[in-house]
This record gives sequence, C-alpha cells and structure tokens, in this order.
Amino acid sequence: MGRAPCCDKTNVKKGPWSSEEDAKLKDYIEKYGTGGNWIALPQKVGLKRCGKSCRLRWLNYLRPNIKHGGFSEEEDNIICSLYISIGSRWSIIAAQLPGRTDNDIKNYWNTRLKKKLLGRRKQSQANRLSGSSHDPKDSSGVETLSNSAIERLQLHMQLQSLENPNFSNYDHNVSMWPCKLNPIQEKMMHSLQLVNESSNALMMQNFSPATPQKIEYYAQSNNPLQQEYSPMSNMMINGMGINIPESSSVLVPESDCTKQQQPSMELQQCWEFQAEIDELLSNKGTTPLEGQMSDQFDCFKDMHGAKDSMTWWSNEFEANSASSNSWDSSAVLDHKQTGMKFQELVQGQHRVQ
DNA sequence: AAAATTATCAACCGCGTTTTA
DNA sequence: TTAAAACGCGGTTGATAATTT
Repeated sequence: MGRAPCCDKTNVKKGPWSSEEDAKLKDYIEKYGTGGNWIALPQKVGLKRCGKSCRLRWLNYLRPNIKHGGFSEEEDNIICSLYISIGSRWSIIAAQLPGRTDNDIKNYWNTRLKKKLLGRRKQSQANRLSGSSHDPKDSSGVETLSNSAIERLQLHMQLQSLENPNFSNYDHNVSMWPCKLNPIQEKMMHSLQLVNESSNALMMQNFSPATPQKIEYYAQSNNPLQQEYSPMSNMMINGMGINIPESSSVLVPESDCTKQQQPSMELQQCWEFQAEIDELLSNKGTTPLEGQMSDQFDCFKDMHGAKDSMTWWSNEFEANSASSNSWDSSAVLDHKQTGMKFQELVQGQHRVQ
C-alpha cells in the first residue's frame, strides 16, 4: 500500500507556471506569509496547484534576492570544494551561496561544472595515453576504474592536497598507514562516515570489483582491536575527505609487529590506481600542486582562492547550520573540530614506521 | 534549410525525516 | 507512543533552445 498523495492529483495543474499564477502566489505570500502549511496554501491563494509545487516555485523563483545564472569563479570554487567534500548535498551547498538555490546549483553542476572539470581530466588522460606506448592490458585494471566515482576520487585527492600540502605525496606503503584509532580519530571517522555515506556507497560500488576482503594488520597496541578498514579508506586517510566503507573488517591482533600480510588484489589495484593518479598529476606548473590544479581544472586556477573558499566554508558553516539537516550540520562540525587533530595524529605518532 | 543531436533548466516524483495531534 | 500529515531533499524527466550535421 503506497503513501497517500499530498493533494488531489486529478485536480491540480502541472507544468510551467504562468505569470498570473506567479503574481498570485507572490502577492499572497508577501502579504500573509506561507502560514506554515504549504499543502493548504494553494487553496487560500486560489491556485489549482499542489502545495509542493507552490513551495518549489516560491523557493526557487519568486522569493526575493534569487540569482540565476552567471556563476562566478569563486562560486565555482565553492561548489567544487563542497561537492568533493560532502557530495551532492545541494541544499547545504546552496546555503553557502547567498541567492542561489539548490536546484540551480544542482543543474549547474550536472550540466556544466562537472563537464568542465572532468572533461579536462579525460582530455589530459587521453593526451597522456596517446603520447605513450601504453599496453592496454597493463592499464586495463585502472581503466575499468575510470568512471565517475574515480573521477570524484581524483577531485577528492586534489582537494586534500590543497587542504594539507604535507600530504600531497601520500604514501603507497601500508606500513605508513595508521593502524590504530584513538578516540578523536574514531569520532572523526564516525562523523565523516555520516557525511560521506552516500558517496562511499557509490565509490565502493564502482571501485571494488568484489566485496572488500579482510586484511590483517599488526598494530603497535597491546590490546586487540577490531577496526573497519579497506583499501579505499587507507588511501583516503590523509586528508579531510576520508572515505570509510561499511564493511571490510580488519583484525588488529595484539602484537607490536609492524608487518602485514600479502596485500589483496584490490589493494594492489588501489596502489596501481594511485600511481596512475600520481603520474597524471605530476610535473606541471610552478609547483606540482599548482600544475595539477591549473592544468586540469579551470575552477582551481586560483589555488589560493580555492583554499580560501574552503576555510571560509569551514568557518561559516557553524553560523549557517541552523537551516541545514541536523545530522549534516553536526557531522561537519565534528569534522571541523577534530580534523586538525586527526591530521596531526596521522602525520605524527600514529604513523607506524 | 531541415533534421538530428545535444544542452539547459524548470518542474515533478518518490521517499526519508520531522512535526503534530 | 504512534500514526498521519507535512516538509524538504535529491534524482529524474521532459519541453524547449541551441548547435551540429
């Protein structure tokens, strides 16, 4: 049994709004407000529209100070940064761009910005491949990973490099990964898991050819510890855009040994992929990082601008979070509060040498 | 000039979450 | 406490415009 419809579908008008309808709705809301009930509003206004349709029309077009089109470079930067960090949370992204609606940003991303970014990456990759004697067989594993998830992963990594240049050369060596979570890390992991949940699902689905395997680690800790790890989470652990899969249990038995077992095929595939990205991203610009960003992504041409955007977002999020979903806000705030400490930890004593 | 293809974006839909009675 | 109602979000659709063949 389905849910009851929000209105009488047979008696409501659909499709584009006429200027008369717009005027009616606008006049009414400006005089009397919405009355806190969108479903009842059309009847009060005298419109044969669904309440949801009225709400959408008001929020996206009729309310004051709405901007359409003409996205600035700075807005591009913010959208890119936030998309990479939190995924398609359009309402949250819109909250950071005054006058912009989630629908507008979503459309802009899907139709233009995404192509602008990823199109350039594809071009770069095509140039690279055509310019070298690449054995297709060698690259097949990586090539099959070159889908939207991987593309977002690449954007992720670039952003991480922006956020913390110390990690621009991330480690391929498992022994360099943190083997134990302290409470702060655990808190951050949990927060980021919430923030990244949907993107994780997508990424893991596309990235892992099979269910992630168990990998045994030997931690410095004397206490047995069970953690959730995967190649992906380890890859992404050096920045703010950490991705944590939902499965892939890793046993950390009591031992002070630092060696690990033979890496799985997936893990090796991750390393190969990382190597490819390293190669792809290196050797351009004043610094490798600037080269990566300006060469491939228009919106990151002003690296400092992008970085500023991130800082600005982080600072402003708290102020704006009241209008966002509660879990989103708190998750990001947790992220903000624990992020620096987490990076310190990763950078410092929790790297098992 | 016309047909085909691609891009754009307003609007709809379904569903998870929150509020209310 | 619970069920219904309403809200709000993100994915998707479809009409139209723009571009290409």
